[in-house]
Amino acid sequence: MSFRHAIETTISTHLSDLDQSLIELSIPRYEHGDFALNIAFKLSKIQKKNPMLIADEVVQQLTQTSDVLHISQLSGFINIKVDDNYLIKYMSEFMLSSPKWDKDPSILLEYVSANPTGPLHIGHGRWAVIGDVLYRLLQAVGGNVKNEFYVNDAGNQVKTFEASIHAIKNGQSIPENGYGGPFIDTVVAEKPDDVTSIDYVIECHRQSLETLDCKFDRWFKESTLHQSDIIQIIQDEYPDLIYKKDGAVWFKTTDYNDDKDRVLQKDNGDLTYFACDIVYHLNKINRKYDHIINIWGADHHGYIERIRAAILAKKESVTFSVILGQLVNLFKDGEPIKMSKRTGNLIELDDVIHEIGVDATRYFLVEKRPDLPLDFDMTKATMTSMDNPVYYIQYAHARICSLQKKCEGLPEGAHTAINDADRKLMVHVCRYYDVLLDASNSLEPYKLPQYLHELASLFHSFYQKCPVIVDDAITPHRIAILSAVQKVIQHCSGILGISTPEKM
RNA sequence: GCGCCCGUAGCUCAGCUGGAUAGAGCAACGGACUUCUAAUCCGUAGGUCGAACGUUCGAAUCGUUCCGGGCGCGCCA
Repeated sequence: MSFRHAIETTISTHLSDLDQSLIELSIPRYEHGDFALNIAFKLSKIQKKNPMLIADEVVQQLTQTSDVLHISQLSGFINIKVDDNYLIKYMSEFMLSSPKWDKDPSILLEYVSANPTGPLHIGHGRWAVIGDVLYRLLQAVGGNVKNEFYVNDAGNQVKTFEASIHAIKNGQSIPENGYGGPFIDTVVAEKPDDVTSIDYVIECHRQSLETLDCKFDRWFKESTLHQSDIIQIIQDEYPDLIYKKDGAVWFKTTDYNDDKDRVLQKDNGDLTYFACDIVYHLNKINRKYDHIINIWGADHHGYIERIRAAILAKKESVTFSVILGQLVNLFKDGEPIKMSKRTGNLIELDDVIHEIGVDATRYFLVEKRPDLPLDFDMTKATMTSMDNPVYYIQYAHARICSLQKKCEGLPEGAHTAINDADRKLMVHVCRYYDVLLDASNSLEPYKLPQYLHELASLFHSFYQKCPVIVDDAITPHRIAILSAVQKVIQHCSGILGISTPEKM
């Protein structure tokens, strides 16, 4: 059980006469306590009584928990400090447990899904890392989750791409709106004869992503959908929502909150992307996923409602979430790098990883909320390596390993008297599963680096103030703290995909 | 014009289902290595939370209207 949940349960049982939905713990500043309850304010509205008086009554009821919780009141706020013995006990039990989600949907995460007509760039890297961390996070809480890369290996862009390759190979000029640049030249030069250029690019994508430690359970090719008649499938699945107008075939998304209906098949017989995407998402539904999560660039946000319409029209119980990400602006030496896919003037994802390393690349790409544009300065990420948060975290881990080596053979245990730096660190360790569950529920992987950085910071402070090797009374306790912190750093770094060196 | 996202310290951002004195990191300034790794720590300074109204015991958080920035509004992919 997570720390917060454990405390909440204790409190609920002692306040069973009150509306349980009002019992919600918040985290106050450390001086006030480990948790706080603002139920007095909420009740005062209902009961029309002075919140201070209500708080007094609640505190009165909670005094029975005094062996576990220390309750106090400050101008209506009920502050809760967890007893040190309970902290120690929780921490040692926590060491043996795993976080567990209270739900078990079957989840499909789809992300990156770059067109196989060019190399991956830093923006793809952002989706890849956010998606991958989310994937690992959901697995860590026991979620039933798969991830998938959708390959657009059909359609006009692909034809143009192949025509461009063909032209370059034969020394002809690149067709209008075709593809050129160093990446294409490499494809022409290095592609073996027995693979298609599209498959070769897909393989390049796979390798770039594996360099970043991002693996996919499935690479879903759009071309496999075209083995069936797309329009026929949609016709069969949505007989009431499909109609013909002006020579085109339309889908009635306006029945589901969209602001206009959308075309499935143009009057020239070509299918739109939307038609293929409907069938792709039908495929996801047919594979019995309860929760479909897509990570898309912010420029696709207009697309959400129509896909949602198609999904809900088929199966209302499916949860459809889209994580919208703003693009990444790449900088070097403080100067923005302009990128154009067509001309091939492009810094590839591989270049970035090569220059700043997997750990730093992953950390910086997942650290911020995805709905904020990200300025990614390659020079800064390498030059300021001394102040790099990645090293800060890794250094904490290395320090622990070094201490553990020195403590080899010494007993590990717990004692009662602890000071503030000990305690702050322990409380933060205990909150780890709360953070995992919170980040899972909200699909917000960026909360992890935040937590981990804070943990490292508390550890470094602890390191300064709390010598481990002192005497028989204190040393075993601090060794126990070291193990707990180490476990959390390793576990959390594992989700972020960042290495934890033993020496630095 | 319409829709979505964003506006918090010099910079990059947390905090947003209403709660206590608005928090970090970087940059700046001042301290701490004969003592478990100074890739560290401790301290100082830094704010009309874009603006104005409104809702109420209480607003960075909710509502309305502006201002500023990003992105979309195809029978493109």
